[in-house]
Amino acid sequence: MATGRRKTEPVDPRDVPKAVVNRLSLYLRELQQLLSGGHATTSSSRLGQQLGFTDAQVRKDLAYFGQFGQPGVGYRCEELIAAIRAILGTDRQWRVAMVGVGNLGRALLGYRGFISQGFRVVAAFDVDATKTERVVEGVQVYPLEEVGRVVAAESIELGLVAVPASAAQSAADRLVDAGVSGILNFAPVTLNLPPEVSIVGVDLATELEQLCFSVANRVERSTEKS
Amino acid sequence: MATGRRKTEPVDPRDVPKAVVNRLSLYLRELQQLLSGGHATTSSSRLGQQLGFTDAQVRKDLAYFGQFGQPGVGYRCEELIAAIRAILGTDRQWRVAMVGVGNLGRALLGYRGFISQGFRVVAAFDVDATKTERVVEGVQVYPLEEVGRVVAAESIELGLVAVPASAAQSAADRLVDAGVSGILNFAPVTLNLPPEVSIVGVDLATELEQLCFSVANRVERSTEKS
DNA sequence: CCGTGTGAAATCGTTCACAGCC
DNA sequence: GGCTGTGAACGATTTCACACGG
Repeated sequence: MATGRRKTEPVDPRDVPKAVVNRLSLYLRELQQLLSGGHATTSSSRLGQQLGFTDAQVRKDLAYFGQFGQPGVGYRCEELIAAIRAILGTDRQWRVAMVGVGNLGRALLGYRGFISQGFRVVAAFDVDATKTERVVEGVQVYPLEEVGRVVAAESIELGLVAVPASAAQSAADRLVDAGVSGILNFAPVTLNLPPEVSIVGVDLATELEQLCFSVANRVERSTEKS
Repeated sequence: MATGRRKTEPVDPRDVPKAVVNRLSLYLRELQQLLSGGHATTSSSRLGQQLGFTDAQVRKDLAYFGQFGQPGVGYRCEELIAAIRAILGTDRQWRVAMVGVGNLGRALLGYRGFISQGFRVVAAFDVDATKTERVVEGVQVYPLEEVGRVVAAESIELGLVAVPASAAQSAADRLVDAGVSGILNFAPVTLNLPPEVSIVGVDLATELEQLCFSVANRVERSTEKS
């Protein structure tokens, strides 16, 4: 009803497969590279080829959300980038808090690529009193007890958990009590949180194990000829 | 032929779904916690509940690889841990190299949880001459040109790429030329490598975007009544 | 009685193939 | 001619339901 030229309605984003949203991020990354490499347009087959997907997959993925291409031409990079950003929700700034300013937390704070993409870390927390009341990588570090106050005061919506496994659940609980809507968890534990809070987990050990499995079970090179 | 009591043969590990292997890592993590919490055995329903999967899913996943439980009893944690380790290939030490000793690379080197799980970082590399010829977090840092020599000399099998996006492809190429079998890539680019090399990518921006999407499209709390 | 292992059924995601448009 | 958008076919994964074992 809003746009009159649409043939099919986009589906409810809530029942888009997780895998599709994942690929959307990859399309975005690739499109940004293409654009800065001087390409103004691309096609589903080119995009797919560079990422290892079929052209049909690329088109189907985008079809969940609307129509973005021109038959006979392809996709205008700039346009599609804006569209994917809007879909993912990264067309605005998200205010983020980091819990845990140890080795990993500090590195993530200093990591270019966070802020560039629409996320701004505006506060950090740690239990260790020797790390608090300081500014690390441009971010003020508060004692853990202040999560409630600061999250509210700074309108923080997302939390990053980079504490040891044993402290992760209680850190996450604090963030949730303070009102964040989503948590990116780097600790190697499964968090138990109310269903209205979104969780994404990144476990380095797990990733290494996946790699390991695939290396250990890869086709032996001497078995294959050509 | 090895064990006589098996009803069905495990399938070729190469055609186990990727998602199954991912969950295997989670089972392992949970089992280790259970064990260190004093639980000697568990069941598919308990394991599933703690991770958010169904009991049938847990049993089906394990069934790809053999039979590990006892009807009426469940799974002996210690036994299942050993079995999963063997499946993943982490029942032995893997020798690993880190390329890129910037913010992220240094943090990962110092990150407990890598070495504990059967991986040992035995060398690091960087282009920046001010960072080389030193020992960082207990690991010798070499100039990038020495990848070939050191990977061979140290029998390194896996490479971690923690360099900026623009340097990632050439860093990966060097590792592959030197003979590594798998690469864990932290740079936000898709690597183009020969198919016999396994690749796992971890992109922080991508993970944040997934979180973002799920938060932006979660059920509005005020919309729902009961 | 509880819990595993596993075919069969149901669900979900991907690929095919082609109509329509530039 | 090339490329998108999309229903239909296909393939893969998840869930169901139950026989069998401790």
